Amino acid sequence: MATIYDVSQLAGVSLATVSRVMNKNTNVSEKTKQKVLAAMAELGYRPNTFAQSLASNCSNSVGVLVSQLDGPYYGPMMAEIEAALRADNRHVIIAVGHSDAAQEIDSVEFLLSKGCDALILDVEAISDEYLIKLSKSSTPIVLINRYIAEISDCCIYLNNELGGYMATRHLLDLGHREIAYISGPSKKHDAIERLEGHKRALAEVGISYDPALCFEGDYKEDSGVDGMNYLFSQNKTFTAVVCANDQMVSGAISVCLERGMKIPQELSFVGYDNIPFARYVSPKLTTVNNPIHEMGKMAALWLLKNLYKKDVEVANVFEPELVVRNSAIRI
Amino acid sequence: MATIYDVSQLAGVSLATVSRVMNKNTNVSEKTKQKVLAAMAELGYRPNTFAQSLASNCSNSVGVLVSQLDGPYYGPMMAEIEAALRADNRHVIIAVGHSDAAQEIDSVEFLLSKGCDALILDVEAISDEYLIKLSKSSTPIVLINRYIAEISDCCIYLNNELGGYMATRHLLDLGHREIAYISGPSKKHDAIERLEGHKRALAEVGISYDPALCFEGDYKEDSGVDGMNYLFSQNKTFTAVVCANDQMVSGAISVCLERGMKIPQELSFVGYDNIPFARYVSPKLTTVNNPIHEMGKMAALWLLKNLYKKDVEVANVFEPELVVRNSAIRI
DNA sequence: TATTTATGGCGACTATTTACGACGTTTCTC
DNA sequence: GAGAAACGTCGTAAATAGTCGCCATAAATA
Repeated sequence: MATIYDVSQLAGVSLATVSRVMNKNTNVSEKTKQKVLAAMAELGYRPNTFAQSLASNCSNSVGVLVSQLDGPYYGPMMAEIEAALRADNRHVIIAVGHSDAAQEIDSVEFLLSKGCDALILDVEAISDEYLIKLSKSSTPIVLINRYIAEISDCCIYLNNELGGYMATRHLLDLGHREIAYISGPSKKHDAIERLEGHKRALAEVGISYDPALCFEGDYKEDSGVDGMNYLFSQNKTFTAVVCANDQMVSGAISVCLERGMKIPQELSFVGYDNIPFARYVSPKLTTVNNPIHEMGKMAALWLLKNLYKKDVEVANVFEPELVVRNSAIRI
Repeated sequence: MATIYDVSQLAGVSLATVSRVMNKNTNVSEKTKQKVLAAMAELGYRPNTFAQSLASNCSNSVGVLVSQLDGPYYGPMMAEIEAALRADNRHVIIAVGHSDAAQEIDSVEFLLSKGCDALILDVEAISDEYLIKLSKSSTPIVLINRYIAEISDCCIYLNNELGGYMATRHLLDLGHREIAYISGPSKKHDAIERLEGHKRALAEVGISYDPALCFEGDYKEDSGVDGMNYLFSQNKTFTAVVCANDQMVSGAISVCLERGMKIPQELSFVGYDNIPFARYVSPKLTTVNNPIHEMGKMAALWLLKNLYKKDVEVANVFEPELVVRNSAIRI
């Protein structure tokens, strides 16, 4: 493999000049530049990334830590992050935290040890303190789906409370008054916030929140199944169910269909996230849009702006939007 | 940050000895080893990845190129690759090819320029010739979902023809004789092979393949919708539809349900891939299992064995399996 | 002539790997 | 029992391929 030395020899210039051409920062005459470029082309020269990183202490890589890679949720986010960073010739290194504090910390250390310039984190179990401390170290971090007041500048998040409110409000507007809720895990921030929104909507019309009509799931399809079975076992009446994500709706609806119920005629459902499949299941899901791909893109842009000094606009907080389809009807 | 030099000073040994302790390959006396380890701990020493890569010409990184990151298909694969490589302290760099030859080649070059030790490729548009040439270069590659005879050793693939055969055979066994087919794009290898299997199954029972009952989709939900509308417009009778993947089944079924049809009573469906959602849509899909996560894992193990010299077992070819659920019934 | 611009040259620097060789101890052979 | 070979252990120094900054110098411009 040709080195920068070979290029300088062939072009008849010094090492410094070759470096100047590559990093296009200082003045080089057009003629010299062309000579160097020609030499590079002739030799098929590629700068050695390892040496560049060593000398500049910059790897042009960003570590992305997510809870999981399978499932419908993180793919779109990763896609946007990859695209935005790739367009600026940076690469992304992935790691998985499995929503477990020890594994998440381990993953952060792993990414750091690999020399990432920055980290994009979608973590659930790591404590605020750890993240605050981490953000003060030399490696910048961006948090997706999480708000920590002390480091709010590097947080990209959705107004989950509002989303939870919108879901329930929609059902109330359709005349529903007995509304069950299948929640996400109570240790996850977004699950708590969505439930808060649900409660606020109920309170707004003077309905008191009934814990017996609430089941705590884990965001997976199976817990939608469990939740539905639990709700039916309560011997309480309800005309609608809000689920804290679309996957649990899908599990919940499958239980109803197996019992021969007609959806949405006998029971209305509202989901959350608007995952791609929400449009193709039957009935098509009424759900709250979670602009996860936009947040991924924004996290990448944040780094481009703050770390790599590109001139781009960034936003921190995103608003949910209700997507009305066919799974919830007027009572 | 402490360097290897600091460690050697504190431990009172040479640089080489510290390096030997880290790489535990050559003989170091237990006493010396302990001294070095103690010095490392005291200094909180972390080897500099960039310098390691420069000196050893090995980055411990593997580039993974897939067609897309969103969608239900690649997540499980990436998850397995990440887990297997991570367990051996290697990291994965991702890139997206968008099923386009120019972009795929660009992505390969990109990953190569980033100093990957090896590449895992799930590419559709790149030519066999390019891949054969690439495999002869110094960077090893592994191909997922593709078979090229000349470099069969580094191909990890599914017997797609057999899967296509199984899908149609299942319907034939249930008594169906008029079977429509919604295919994947005719330029994709797996789509062609699956269709071949379909034809073989038909031929086996003496049914001639009718092109009018076949629609070419693009593997996305919407083309399942288009395919179904096309089939209904043909004024031909059919009692079952095979789709070349589950996403198209989902689109196709949604058309039928909107027309008020009962599925599977009026029309049977068989899909392909067994994506997670296949279990939760209604009716639950009868489909052909595509062990994509196992293939991902195998690709990683292949590298562990052939590149990083770990002692593991690898398999190249995977067999599909029919998963019988509720979307296809006896006629 | 003074000032700016372009370029060369040199060396410091980055943190590690690795080939080679040195040194001392053990073991084997005659 | 002595000399030689083998071996384990460890250090030295070269190599890795760039970046970066300083200074000197030459050419172009004002």
